[in-house]
Amino acid sequence: MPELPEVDAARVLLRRVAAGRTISRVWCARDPIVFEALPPRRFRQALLGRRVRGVGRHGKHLWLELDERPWPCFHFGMTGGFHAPRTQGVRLVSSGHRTEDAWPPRFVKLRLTFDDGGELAMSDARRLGRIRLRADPRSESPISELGFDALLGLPSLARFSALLAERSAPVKALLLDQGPISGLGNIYADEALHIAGIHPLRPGNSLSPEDLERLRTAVVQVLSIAIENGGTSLDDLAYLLPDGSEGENLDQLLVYGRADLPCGNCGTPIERIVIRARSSHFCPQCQPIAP
DNA sequence: AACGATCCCTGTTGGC
DNA sequence: TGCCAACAGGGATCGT
Repeated sequence: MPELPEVDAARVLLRRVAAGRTISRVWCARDPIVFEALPPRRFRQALLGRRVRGVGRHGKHLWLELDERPWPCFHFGMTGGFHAPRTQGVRLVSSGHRTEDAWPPRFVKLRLTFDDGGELAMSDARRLGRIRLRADPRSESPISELGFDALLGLPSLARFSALLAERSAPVKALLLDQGPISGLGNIYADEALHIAGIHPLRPGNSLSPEDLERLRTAVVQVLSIAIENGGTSLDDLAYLLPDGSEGENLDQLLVYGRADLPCGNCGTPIERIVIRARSSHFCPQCQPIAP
């Protein structure tokens, strides 16, 4: 699943390939779902001939900052991701095709060519991703409705605590809700709760100040380590580092996808339950439901 | 307003 | 070997 670390890997790729270049060619798939019924002509017109000044990210959202507005905004959903041809010495792949070198990639939704010959493509097999145009991404929906960025913008402990401690929903659901804090997905939410020793079903308002402090620390730790490791590769998702190697964070996962396997801390079998139609993995010994 | 359930979407997987 | 239901989950939407 593309979560904050994987989206950040894409940000680095986009910066390397696109920043400072001028967009010389734009190709759009006919996909009214991914493009939210935005006419391909309008999208092409907004990008063609524009110079890329920079790349922005907030939570799991990504956008290109152009010399004129509006700007293209990207969300990966479950299977979206950016690709660059291997000939450029850089490549980032998602959507289960890490062994494929095909260009353009399967399920391609967007292709950009730059004045220096560089290319980028965005693909999305299951069409849960979105490509939009926004005059000012940060101040418009959906990015304006996001909470603090889970890595760069995480608020003070007091503010962080207030966001969670005033809610009665399970803490796992609160971490997945992008409203208070944005960037965590199912994998890193489970990992952070494990590191903090908090049961995913515990209501937000049942967390002690100590719980909240450990959770805040764990969120930063989990995301930082994942970014260092180039994101997480799963069976059907692979995020490749700029040099083409696979993300190696999968080996670091402590609970996600490890149902019935022994906890690394205590040996107790990891349990898997469903919260808000999402799988949740935790160690019943290290993450007790009762304090 | 907050919460929980349901739906969207489709490649992949696993059982028969 | 082939078929097909089940599964995955980020986010939107709807009912309570």
